[in-house]
Amino acid sequence: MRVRFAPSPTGALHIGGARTALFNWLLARGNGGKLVLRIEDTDRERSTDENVAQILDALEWLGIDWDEGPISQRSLEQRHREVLAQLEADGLAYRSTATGDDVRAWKEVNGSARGFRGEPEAEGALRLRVPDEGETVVRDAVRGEARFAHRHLDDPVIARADGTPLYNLAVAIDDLDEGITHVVRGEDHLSNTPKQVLVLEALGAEPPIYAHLPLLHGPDGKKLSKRHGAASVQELRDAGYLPEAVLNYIALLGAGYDTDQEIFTVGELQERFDLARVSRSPAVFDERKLRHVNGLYLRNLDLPDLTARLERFTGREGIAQAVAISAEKIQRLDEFEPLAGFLFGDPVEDPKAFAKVFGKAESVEALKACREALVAIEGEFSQDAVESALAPIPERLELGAGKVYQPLRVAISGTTISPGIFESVAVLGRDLTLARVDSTLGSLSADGLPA
RNA sequence: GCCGCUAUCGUCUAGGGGACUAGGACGCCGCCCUCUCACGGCGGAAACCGGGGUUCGAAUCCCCGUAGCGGUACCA
Repeated sequence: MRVRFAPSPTGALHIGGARTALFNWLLARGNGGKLVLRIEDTDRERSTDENVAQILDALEWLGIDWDEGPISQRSLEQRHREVLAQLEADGLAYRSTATGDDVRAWKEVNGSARGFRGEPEAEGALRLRVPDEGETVVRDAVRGEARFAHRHLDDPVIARADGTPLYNLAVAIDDLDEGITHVVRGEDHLSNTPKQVLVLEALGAEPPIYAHLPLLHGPDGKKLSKRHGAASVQELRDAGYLPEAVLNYIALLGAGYDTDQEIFTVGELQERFDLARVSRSPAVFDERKLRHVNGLYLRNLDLPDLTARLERFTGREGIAQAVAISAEKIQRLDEFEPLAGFLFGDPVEDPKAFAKVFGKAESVEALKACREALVAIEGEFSQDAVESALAPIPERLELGAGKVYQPLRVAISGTTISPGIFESVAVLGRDLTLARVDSTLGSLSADGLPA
């Protein structure tokens, strides 16, 4: 089994492209096959090196590797020219100067359901001669058979007038030369496939098994794009998603593996992946579910691992303690700093939280009581010590725990959301905690209003 | 227009003639847990596109319609 993944080098790896890559990879890895990476760069306008580098980078991040390539179609130009010459010599292809407009005009006369047939000329682009009778059947592992009657098919252009090959020729030759057995790609290629099969047949070759994946849509049912938020793997990475979570979620999109399990290791995925189980209808990329899956993976990471990833993500060091007390509260890496940044930086500016929590005398009283209790701690300013000191306060003041701890939370963090209060105080340390409490107290009058 | 593909809760899906009172997950709603936020637990609302067949029996098979998507380039 030889599987071909061939992205077009447009830069960022689209999530749909990532899923195609993943399915190719799972297919190859799960069956002891080889994954061949091609670059579809027969477009003459596009510069590719930087774009290819980005795609490779995204694949690496996801942990998707390949056995051969990446090979550029452009590097195969000599071979393409030979095949072109042979097809023309055999009378299976002919030169034509007919343009798109000419084809449309021809259909005006012959009927729009009738495929264009041209007359051989001395120059122009090379068109493949499609038989008038019969049909080309695309054998598709996820859809069954798609049948295309020849009389509906236009004679496809397979090379430009300057002799450079077009996509439909290049891929077909490459699949043949590389002995590709499986081509997994997006559904947008299904209509191209009969052209490629026709090229293969003109060359006397057997077409590979195709599998056309349903496209990915945004929440509005339209093709997934940047305006839906993250649309590329790179954007997902920057948003703080974990590669293994992205991989797992994408594998779920448009395919079913089990009735009561959604979290799979890569090994399980490879073992269970089956083209026949891939869905045939388009799937909507739901970032909320990705987020959920990501949270599962995140909470499953051991502390050193999570810390290392957060250090890389935030560019900070020495955040181990802050990570330890925040780990169970975040679902994405980017949520760490807003939640715990006050532990190694300034408190958050959140006047609304301030106004909400302080506004009454009892809050100030509670904060003062907390201060006294913390000052009284002798020895290590540990979480246990902090908790022992603060725990009796609610009962003593006859206030709910929230009434006591929220003022302290706001004082040290600047906002109403943080890791657990005892942990936070202990990690912040005696000096900083007291300094922030005092600063807060100093800015308030006795009734809790801004002084 | 023409060619092709597709159609189960809002979303991802299970289902491949009787096991369906249509299952799970995300999201949503309610309750519980609780120092905030998350997590977790319990409960709830929520779907077979429409119409014809085939069959003793259809979410499952066939046809038609409708809708969505893709293609219709000397792009990929």
